[in-house]
Amino acid sequence: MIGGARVDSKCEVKSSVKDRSLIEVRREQLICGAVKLFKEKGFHRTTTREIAQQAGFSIGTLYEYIRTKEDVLFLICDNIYNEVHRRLFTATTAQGTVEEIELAIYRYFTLIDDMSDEFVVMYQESKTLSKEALQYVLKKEMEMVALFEKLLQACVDSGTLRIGRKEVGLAAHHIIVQGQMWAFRRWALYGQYTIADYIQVQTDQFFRGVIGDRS
Amino acid sequence: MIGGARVDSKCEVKSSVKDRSLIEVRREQLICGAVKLFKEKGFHRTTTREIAQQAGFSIGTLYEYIRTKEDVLFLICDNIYNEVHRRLFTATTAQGTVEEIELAIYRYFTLIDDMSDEFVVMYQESKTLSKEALQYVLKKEMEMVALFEKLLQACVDSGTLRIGRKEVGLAAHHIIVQGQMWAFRRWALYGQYTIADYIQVQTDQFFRGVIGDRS
Amino acid sequence: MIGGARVDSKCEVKSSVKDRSLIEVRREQLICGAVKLFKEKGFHRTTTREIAQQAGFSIGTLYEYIRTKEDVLFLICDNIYNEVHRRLFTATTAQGTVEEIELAIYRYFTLIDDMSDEFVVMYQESKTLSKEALQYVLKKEMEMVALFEKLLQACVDSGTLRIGRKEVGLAAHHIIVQGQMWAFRRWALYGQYTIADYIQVQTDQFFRGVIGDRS
Amino acid sequence: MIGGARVDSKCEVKSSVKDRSLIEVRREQLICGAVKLFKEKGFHRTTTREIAQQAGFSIGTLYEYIRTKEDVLFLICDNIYNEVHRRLFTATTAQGTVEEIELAIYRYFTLIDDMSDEFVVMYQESKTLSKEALQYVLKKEMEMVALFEKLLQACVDSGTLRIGRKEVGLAAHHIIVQGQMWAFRRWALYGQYTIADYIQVQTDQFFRGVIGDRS
DNA sequence: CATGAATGAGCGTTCATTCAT
DNA sequence: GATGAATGAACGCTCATTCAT
Repeated sequence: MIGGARVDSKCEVKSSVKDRSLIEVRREQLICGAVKLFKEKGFHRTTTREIAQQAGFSIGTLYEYIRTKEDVLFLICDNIYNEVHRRLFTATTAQGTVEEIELAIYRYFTLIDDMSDEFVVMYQESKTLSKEALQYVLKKEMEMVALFEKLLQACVDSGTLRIGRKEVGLAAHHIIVQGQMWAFRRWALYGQYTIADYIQVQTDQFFRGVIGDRS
Repeated sequence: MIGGARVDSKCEVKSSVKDRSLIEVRREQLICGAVKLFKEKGFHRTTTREIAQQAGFSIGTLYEYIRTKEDVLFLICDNIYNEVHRRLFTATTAQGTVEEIELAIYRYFTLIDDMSDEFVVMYQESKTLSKEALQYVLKKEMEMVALFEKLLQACVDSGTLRIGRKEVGLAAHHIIVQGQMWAFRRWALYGQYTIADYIQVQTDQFFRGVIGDRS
Repeated sequence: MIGGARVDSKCEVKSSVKDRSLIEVRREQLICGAVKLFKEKGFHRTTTREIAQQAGFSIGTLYEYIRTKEDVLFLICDNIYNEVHRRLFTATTAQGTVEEIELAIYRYFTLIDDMSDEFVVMYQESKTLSKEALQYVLKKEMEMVALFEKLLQACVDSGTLRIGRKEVGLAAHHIIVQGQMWAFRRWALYGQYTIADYIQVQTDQFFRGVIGDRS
Repeated sequence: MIGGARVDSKCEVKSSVKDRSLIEVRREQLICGAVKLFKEKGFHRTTTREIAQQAGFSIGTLYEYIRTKEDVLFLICDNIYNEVHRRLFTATTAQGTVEEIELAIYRYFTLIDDMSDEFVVMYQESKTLSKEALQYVLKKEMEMVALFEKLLQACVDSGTLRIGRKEVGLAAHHIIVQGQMWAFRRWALYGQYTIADYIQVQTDQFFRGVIGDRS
């Protein structure tokens, strides 16, 4: 398993409710409803009343589980990185084979496909977060880049890839951005490609380029 | 020269000032100031009074040159595509050579480097636009994708590239997204790479992939 | 009882407060305060903040009970016609006697005397209403005219009055306008006449004219 | 000729233009355009730009002929009373005959028919006038009432009418209000009655009432 | 005399947040 | 724990008026 520390407790969202399992349930409703609204109208055009209503409780109750509207956005981001951790970091190894990278790409792209609304919302609205929360999100983002850097570097070290140190960093970013592209360009890609197509073509072009030998 | 119709006059922003050249001047001030503010605080956190002040005139004067706050955002987007048209579309040919594509990539990436704040603002806030204005922006975006598709297809037709029809579309999006990446990931890339580095590495990886033969 | 359908529910002003009885209470405060202000300064010179303050709550609370400033004006008009309905339409019969008409005039003029500020505001500002709301008010106005037309026609039918069909309509309008006159010309009439004087003289002149036989 | 002093010079609207005949011309355009706009949208919903445009000159020029927007309203009122003076006061005598009154009613009602938009605007918007200007308008209004009072009183003195002193005042107001009714109730009366019908019926009912002997 | 660009006080309305019940 | 009525700071936008040209 590779890197990725657990959620910093200092970044956790305060709640005045004591029952932990109730918090869990309510926040799941909250995130689910908020993502839908933010995707549709954006963070600023969505009111807290709408968030509460969509989640199925009153405005008063909403504020029992968050302190500010921004907390809702943070919960969404945090939730994403929890999933990233669970499905990507855990059980990813770096022995220096192309197959490892392909698997990681597969997992990452599949995750984005499953949570594409969440990802779109996060990338589109994260600049709204407070400095502190934004830092947390950027750190998580860098950890994802670092994961792919590690996988690529292992391949370089094992001689499987022959790219320079500089290119490793860029290639890692490249993969991350290609993942985002699937979420952000749905309007242009959907209908023409399945996620499976997309993974295959992008992986192929990543390794071999558009004029790479296909023999 | 390739495609890309001129700005639709029906999409132009109304002004109550009659002097055309004065409008030109004022709007340049306006765009310049607004980009700075939107980049820093986002569209919704920026007030119209701040926009006016940054542009160097009063709130009343601001509204002599736009009708709504959204118009400011549209002016920014429109301005970008005017530049795109001037620097990218004009004088780009599609004879089917790799050099043509490299030149177009160079021009596109350089343009983004010059106007990276504008591009970031546009991509981050364009969902705020009205349906009509958004459509206009998406159309312009698709024209850019189509430009690279045309260049790539010409290479496929001439036998220079051997990728399938499906991959052509994806590869075109790919180039566009790589350009955006330079604007959006400055925080991670700047300091490590110059725009020249970036263009070279990305072009290289685009054509030959990370394991492509570099002999 | 004569004509006059109940308030169209579709014309009701929306409120975001759920407690019906609270709405009732707050709107009464609202109408009372707003009439005072509108009478004094007119609709356009009165600000929503002043309305809220006069009613005894904050600007935020005001907008929990109305959607637009125009709603305040509509509430005033609606309130008037509710009273008109309660005090004039209910229990008015049309058997064809002069006494019936005199009673109706008495009730109508007394009502105007009780709510003269409301009536003045309504007639002075109703052109400010939206097309839809104005239509509603005009319909109510026509129902009042129709009430007196019915009473007069009954007298014509019974032979008590000998005026032509055309004159019936005009006479009905005449009564309505004489009522308004009491509200609008207070500055000239008050002090010289009581409402009782006014009713008596106007009724008399209406039936017998200024040269009518008084023997 | 009966009462009605000429325009108080202290109430005249100041203009920075010196050429008197030019002022005359411009103000006529002004009044004509403004009445149209005020009738349609009301004083407050009409902007000074619209007034200038409708009158056929620029906003800057408008302010060469008035000092404030309110002046426009005052000019309209003043213009009305100039006409009233010209067509009603001049050459009206008070010998104590019914024919004199009928002639005055005829002149007054005809005047209102000719200038009904002006009258509607004046009565609907005059409360917007400054205290001083309002006083002037009310004084003019009272002079009109006084005119009819004088005519009526002459008839009482000559024994033609047998109404009390109190009723004289009311009857005078009555005539004035009936005139206004023709302007204000056009929406209900027009199409059913011509101004000739209206004058005849109202004069008749005024003198003889609805049950008066018509033998 | 005529123009119209510039000004900024002031308006109607929204909405995150609180707190008494 | 849950509710929703109350709050008021803050926003986008308008428009009467001025004044340099």
